[in-house]
Amino acid sequence: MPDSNRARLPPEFFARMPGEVAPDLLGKLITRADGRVARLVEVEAYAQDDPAAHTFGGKSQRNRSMFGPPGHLYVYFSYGVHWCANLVCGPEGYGAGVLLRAAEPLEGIDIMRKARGRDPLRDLCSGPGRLAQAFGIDRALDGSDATGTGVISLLDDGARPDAVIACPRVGISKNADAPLRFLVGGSRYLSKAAPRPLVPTLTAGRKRSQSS
DNA sequence: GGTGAGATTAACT
DNA sequence: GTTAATCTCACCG
Repeated sequence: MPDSNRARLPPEFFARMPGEVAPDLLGKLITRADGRVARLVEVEAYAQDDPAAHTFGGKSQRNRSMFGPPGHLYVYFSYGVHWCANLVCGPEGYGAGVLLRAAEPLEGIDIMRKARGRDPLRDLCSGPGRLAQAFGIDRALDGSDATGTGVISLLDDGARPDAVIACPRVGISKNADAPLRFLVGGSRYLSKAAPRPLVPTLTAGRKRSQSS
């Protein structure tokens, strides 16, 4: 697998509104320096003026990373149990980001299995908490740069998802109708089955799927 | 196979 | 004291 085809996503990629960055992130690779690689198939956008965003109420000790430079990580502890990873978007000083919800494991899979304590490929990165755990992302990486030579980085290998679907986000109560969750239609590695396909034509010629 | 409640920390009312 | 950008396991069918 040639690394020569992989280009690191630059800060400029993230220096846009999260609603633009989020769909562009689908199909990109998230990597850890130890060889773990996965392709993003599901993300959610959170702008600062969005009541559902952690930054809606202004800067705090917890969310300060999201006001930092674009392309850095915002990592927070959710439900007292799980770590969740975001990529900071927009200009520095604007609190916004994209939540990484699910990915397709590609390389370093044994490391992910060990980190997760589970074997099935579909159980490794199919959810925000799972993805973070599979990549060993926790508080130590909050605020770290994902556009340089740090532990975590985002790469573009030229692949483009077949179909990008927008639908309402998961697990929120405010502004719950906004279609700011973006996913790759038909992927088997989503955090949950896509609700109602918003692109009906995609389901017409479905391919035979294998169950586990 | 599908649904429902518990786990457990930090920020905010 | 309550809520939260969730996951897992128990239990029902």
